[in-house]
Amino acid sequence: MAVSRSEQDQPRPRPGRPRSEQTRKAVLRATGELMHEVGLRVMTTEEIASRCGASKATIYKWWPNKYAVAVEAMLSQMFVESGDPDTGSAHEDFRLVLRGMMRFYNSPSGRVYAQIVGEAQFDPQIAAELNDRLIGPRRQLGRTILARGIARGELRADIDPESAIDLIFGAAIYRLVAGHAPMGDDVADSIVDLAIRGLAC
Amino acid sequence: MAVSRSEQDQPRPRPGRPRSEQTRKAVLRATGELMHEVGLRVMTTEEIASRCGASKATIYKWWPNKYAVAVEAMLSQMFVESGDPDTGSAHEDFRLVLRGMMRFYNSPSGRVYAQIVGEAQFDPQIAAELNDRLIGPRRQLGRTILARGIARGELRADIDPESAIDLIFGAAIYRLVAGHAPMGDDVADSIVDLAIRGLAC
Amino acid sequence: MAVSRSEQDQPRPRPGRPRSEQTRKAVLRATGELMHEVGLRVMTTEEIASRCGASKATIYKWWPNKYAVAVEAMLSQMFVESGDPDTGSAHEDFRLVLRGMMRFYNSPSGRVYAQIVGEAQFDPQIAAELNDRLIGPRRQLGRTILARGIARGELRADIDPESAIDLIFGAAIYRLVAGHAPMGDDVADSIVDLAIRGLAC
Amino acid sequence: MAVSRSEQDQPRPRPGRPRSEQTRKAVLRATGELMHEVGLRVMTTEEIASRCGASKATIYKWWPNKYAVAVEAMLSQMFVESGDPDTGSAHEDFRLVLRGMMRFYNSPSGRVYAQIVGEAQFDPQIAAELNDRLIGPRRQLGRTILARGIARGELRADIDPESAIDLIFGAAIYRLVAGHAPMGDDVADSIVDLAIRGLAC
DNA sequence: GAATAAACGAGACGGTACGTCTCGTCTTATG
DNA sequence: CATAAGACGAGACGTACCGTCTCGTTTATTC
Repeated sequence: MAVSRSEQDQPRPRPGRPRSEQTRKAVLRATGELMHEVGLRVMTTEEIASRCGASKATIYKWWPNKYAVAVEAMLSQMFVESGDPDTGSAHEDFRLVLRGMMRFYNSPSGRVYAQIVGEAQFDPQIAAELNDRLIGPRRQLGRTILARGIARGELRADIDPESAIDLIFGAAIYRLVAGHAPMGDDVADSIVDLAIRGLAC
Repeated sequence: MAVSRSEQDQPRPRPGRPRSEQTRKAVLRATGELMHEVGLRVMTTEEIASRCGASKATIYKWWPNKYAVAVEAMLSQMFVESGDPDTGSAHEDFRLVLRGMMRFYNSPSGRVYAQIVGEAQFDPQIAAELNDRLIGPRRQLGRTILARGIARGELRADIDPESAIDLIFGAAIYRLVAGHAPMGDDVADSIVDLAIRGLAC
Repeated sequence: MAVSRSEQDQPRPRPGRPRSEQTRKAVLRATGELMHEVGLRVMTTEEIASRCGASKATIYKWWPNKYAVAVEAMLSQMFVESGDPDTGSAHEDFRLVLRGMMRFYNSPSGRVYAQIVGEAQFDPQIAAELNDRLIGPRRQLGRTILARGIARGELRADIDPESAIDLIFGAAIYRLVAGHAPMGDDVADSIVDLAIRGLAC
Repeated sequence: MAVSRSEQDQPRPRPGRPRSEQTRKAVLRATGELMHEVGLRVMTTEEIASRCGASKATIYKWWPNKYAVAVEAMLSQMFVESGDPDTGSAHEDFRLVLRGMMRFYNSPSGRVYAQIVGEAQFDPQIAAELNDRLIGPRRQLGRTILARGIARGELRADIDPESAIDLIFGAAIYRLVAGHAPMGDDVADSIVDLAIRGLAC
């Protein structure tokens, strides 16, 4: 049993030349650069390939299109992804998380992120990837903070968690995609203040 | 002054053949059909042209690209645009407005609307058009409802109106573009309940 | 009646922008150059396009592939195509015609011609084009010379014309495609001498 | 000397795993099938490999490309290669040989053979292989028949043998590559009749 | 009622990215 | 070592759509 498990952990090499990890990283690095420099739409698969020394065929072998590469490139850049602050106060936790989100949306990556969201409106596959790997984890963090707040008696127990999360995060996404108003720490605080008042006991 | 105004109202005919109103309507009708049938991206200017009997050159003469046509086509289909309910209660007003928004987002047009939002992430011109003609008016309605609520002493006077509107509408946009959860009257009610509690005196 | 005929002679222009004769010539000129410089296989549609300022799409609109362009380019270069010598002697006529053929096969164009023949082995469309426009006319000339020779009593009347033409022209094609031996005026003369002896009364 | 000859005849086994004769045959068999089924151009090295269980690398190790494999596959299928009839009459000999050639050209293998000739127009290496292994031996047979005919006083002694062979075989190649007319025993006879009359004393 | 001016349908065009394909080389582990 | 499996770089392929252009035609105003 232990053996078979260790074999799973360190998978027995399949026959044939293994996928080049070096190429994979080079593609993601080049994509990460390009998507910031020229934007997701103008960036071409050809330019990614020529910049990182890979061939188009290799890219198309491992990703369905440039947008999927971009999602992965974005993820590989967000490894320091704002974690759970867990300050002991849901209000404070949400304040910090929303500030982090808005700072990210305001950063150069924010524009790229918005373009991924934009592309997801046309391609269900991108939408799924976006949800699984970018939006889902963030919402999960929201649920955790909510649950702690409820457990501490800080927030009401009868609220719909999904609606509550939409309330807080929705405002940030709204400003991101509509761009009708700027984002900043003050805005984050103001929104969280309103929302927490609605959620508090 | 009076003369110039009358000239604007009934513009003095310039020499040459005037623009065909019939063609304009045919283009919008064909675009409205197509964008629902195949989506904004797959829809081509060529197909719009061939479907309505216009020529590509004519379309490009009056609109910068197919997305601009789509925005106008969408507007021309939303003539029954949910007006101001003005029930005497901000809570009730927002409830009805958010229900209307979510119903629209759930309708076939909702998908097209989301695609316009998606395209706006890439094209500032579309973004501007989107803001001016679709998002702006809706937010204006939000401000009106808010102001009435404050004047009636129903809502606090010190709240930031923009944040308040983001709080309510943001949740709907969030679900539209991320698609992480369905929209319905119950969801609308639940969100407005939370938000109003945060906004109320 | 006369009017309708003159209208046929000068065909009423079809609606839409007419095909650009300038572009057509530029494509053929560039193809003619390229196929001599690098050969038929190495020559790419992209290079033709970039060299003559046309777009690939335009080339593919009017020709099915680069080989079809090459056939037409070759034809447009052979306008001075060796005509009918009509010396009054079939022997002499064939001698001059075969010398002309072998000189052509020995020229730079000969290599390209051989490549067209080569490509025709893979593509029935090229084969058809080759037969209609390059091989057919040459054989027709052979039939004419034969007929005159028979009429003059110079050649036997009971010979199969097709076999007779194959006998004379086949030797040249054979050397062209197999390249087992050089071609020259002396070889042409030697072959025609043998063949005419076989065909003569 | 004797040692080196014996080394050639029964080569001293080099270290390492020897080349698999079984694999070599499997490659040739698969190529022979494929080139008839889909043609030389459409046939891919990959498909040869997958069909016979070899790997592409192995094929490329022993042959420069798929056309070289095809030449060898064709040769291995022509083991019954029409030999020298040696009937005692050059006329009869050529008649039988040309009939054999035309039958071969008419067979399914004829199309593949034509494609090898076609490919040889682009690749000097294929051309060399074609000449050495397919065309050369046939011409050698022609020279033998010619020499016997001359020795017997059947044919003139002053004829150029190469031209004489071109005369006879060229007609067949011409029909093969141009495809302007069918081939058959009657055609072979007719051509040999004409040629022999030209060659006879 | 001509002359002028602009809109229009048709469709050719240059540009350019797309995603696919095949080639011939390479990098593994296995026999 | 030779081999199978298969990843890889290179680069042409033919397609598709974009937005512009060039025609001849139509429909209005202006002289």
